[in-house]
Amino acid sequence: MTTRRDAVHDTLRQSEGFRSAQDVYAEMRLHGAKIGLTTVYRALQALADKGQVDVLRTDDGESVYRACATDTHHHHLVCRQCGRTVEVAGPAVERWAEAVGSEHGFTEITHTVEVFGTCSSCSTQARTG
Amino acid sequence: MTTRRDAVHDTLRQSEGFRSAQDVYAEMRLHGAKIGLTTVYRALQALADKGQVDVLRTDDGESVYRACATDTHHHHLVCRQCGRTVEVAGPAVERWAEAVGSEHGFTEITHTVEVFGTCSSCSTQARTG
DNA sequence: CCAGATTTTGACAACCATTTTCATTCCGAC
DNA sequence: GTCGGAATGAAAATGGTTGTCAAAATCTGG
Repeated sequence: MTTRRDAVHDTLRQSEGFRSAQDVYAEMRLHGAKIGLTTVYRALQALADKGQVDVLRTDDGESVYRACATDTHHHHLVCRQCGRTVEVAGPAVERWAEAVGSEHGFTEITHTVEVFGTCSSCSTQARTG
Repeated sequence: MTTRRDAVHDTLRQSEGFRSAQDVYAEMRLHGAKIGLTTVYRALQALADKGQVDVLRTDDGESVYRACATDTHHHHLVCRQCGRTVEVAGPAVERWAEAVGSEHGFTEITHTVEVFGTCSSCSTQARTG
């Protein structure tokens, strides 16, 4: 039965940005879903393992998840105010990482790249308010 | 009294790669240092705030620290076997991050970039052993 | 439809890195 | 010497995450 997992996945899809397991749990409960925290964690892990959601770590060590549109390799441009996230491709970065790695004799190169900023709406609000 | 902080900094400098607070603490105790875990955490935070050590998060959420040679902005190429770390500059990546950000109307762009791989010694050992 | 095997679920407890608390120690100022 | 503020560290608290285990749901063959 993947009903719960689907429900978690759906909840995640309704969000613009990255959400923590606790967030997802709270939101599902708010919407009347009958689900336990443990199950949310398990569903999230399962989805992450299957590559159906992306995971990253907040500065304070919390794992946050996001259901991304593309299932191909990509990176994220995240607004540090509202969390709005844009998926970006970066062929240049991929090549750079490979080059840097082999240059120093490293093999099996992987990399993590995340870009943070303040999105236009948030910077407008900041100016206005 | 920055004696403790210096001691922590020194311990970090003697390490090739990134070390966790607990690692640093254990190492210092091994070498006979009389210091508490709390102080190690505080020293590490202070050093990180001052930009004298670099911090990053392990996959399992642990904070790891490293005393880097350059105090200018740089990234890391980390061996996922032995932890050996090479500091790398990446002007191309800096430009790319800026471009991606402004392209989507984001301002105050920052980024995190880490490259992981298997270093030559470790891959040799893997073949040999 | 039923009994038994298997999987999923979730309340609760355990974990563990990190932080907070707070009493003590240290050190310079006077 | 001693007053005051900063540093220290043992112990307790915090909080996200994971493990436990029994109950519930689902599947299986009869």
